[in-house]
Amino acid sequence: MDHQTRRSPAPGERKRDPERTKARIVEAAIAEFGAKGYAATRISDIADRAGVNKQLISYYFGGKEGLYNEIARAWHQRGGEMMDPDQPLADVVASFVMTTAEQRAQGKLMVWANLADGTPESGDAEFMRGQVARLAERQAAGELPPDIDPAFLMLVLMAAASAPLVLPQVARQITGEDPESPEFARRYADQLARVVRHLSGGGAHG
Amino acid sequence: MDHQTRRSPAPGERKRDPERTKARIVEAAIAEFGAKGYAATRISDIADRAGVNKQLISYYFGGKEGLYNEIARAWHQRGGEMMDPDQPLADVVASFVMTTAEQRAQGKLMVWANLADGTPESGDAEFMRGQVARLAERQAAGELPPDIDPAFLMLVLMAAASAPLVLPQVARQITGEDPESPEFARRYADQLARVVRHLSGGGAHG
DNA sequence: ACCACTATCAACCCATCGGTTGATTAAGTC
DNA sequence: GACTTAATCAACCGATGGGTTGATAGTGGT
Repeated sequence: MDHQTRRSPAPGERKRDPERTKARIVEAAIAEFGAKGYAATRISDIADRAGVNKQLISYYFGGKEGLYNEIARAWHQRGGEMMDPDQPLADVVASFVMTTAEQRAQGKLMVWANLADGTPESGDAEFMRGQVARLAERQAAGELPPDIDPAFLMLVLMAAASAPLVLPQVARQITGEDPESPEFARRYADQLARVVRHLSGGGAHG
Repeated sequence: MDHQTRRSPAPGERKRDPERTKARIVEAAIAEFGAKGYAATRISDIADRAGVNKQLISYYFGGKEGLYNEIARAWHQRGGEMMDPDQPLADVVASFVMTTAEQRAQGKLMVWANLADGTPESGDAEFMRGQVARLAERQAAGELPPDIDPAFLMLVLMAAASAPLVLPQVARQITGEDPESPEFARRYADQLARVVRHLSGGGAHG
């Protein structure tokens, strides 16, 4: 039960430090929003987890909604760095799985946003299209079967990659293992990579 | 904007009809819970949509939580009927996609439940295992590659099949089409079936 | 016609929650 | 070291929303 329990600055640290405070709030908010979703999250819970007075959320971010938007914006901004076009697709997908596993709360946050009706479009359409274009290149290069629309394949892969995030209960029931554990992530990444390889190579490994 | 707008019983209908009322409430609740998730749903919205006084939700179901549990229970109970083991896997998956497309709210409800920390396990583990066992049979019969764990493949397929439900915004950004439309469901089902066929036949169709 | 009972509703109640206010104290500045 | 400004907090406020209460009106039985 100790998610970074480090309130009341260690002796020698600054007593007042807006950057540190803001960072703590953001971190706590990601955890809370990710775990429960926007509506179910109490700003007092965020404040408690951050070890800080709840008023500071208004002070620094303009309230619950402002804080949420800030997080979404940051995520959205820094989102476009993964996915190296030079790696084999199987590896790209596997590393995507590992990334989401390391930042479960962040990933779940994105899914919450997708799921809720009436949330402002949160992803980056430009980025998505770019990824699809790369899939199309792979297809043209013969790395993928020609009868599959790259856009839809992209969707399939994204959904599949986020399975341990999105369907943890189903995952547990199916496999009997803990979908939040790092080992699970590794195994799942490996298995998904195999699936992709079967697609790429028509059954051949390598 | 008319989602079954039929309050105030048509002339000739019974004025009081507990079954009808309960059914309306359940139907409205599925829609509301599915759209916004449990926490963000207002019981007054459910009542309004059902064309009924909000107190009846307490009267018949013991409040918001009772209503939710009732729905989850019913879903869980009637869940295990799909998935014919005699069809080819590609067709099974495709029809699963179509089913979720027809009952978006129901499906989203299940995903909400999966996503939220601290929701009681909602799926039927027994059923899941059964499905995995069938996948294993298919694998033994040579219909699936031997180097993939059937349990994980099951998870991949379920996640992929629910992509239009779970990631509608991503779907829209990637494809430029409306992921809620029936045409989209058809196309997606078709494409996913192709992917599965590539897995099954190592690239061969039929 | 009367009665008992159940379904339904409008109005109210109160806990919760996000936000605000005003005071307090640490950090710079000259 | 006085003074200013920024950071932090405890206490309060208003709105929202789930639940409850008490009254009313269909409905079926006699």
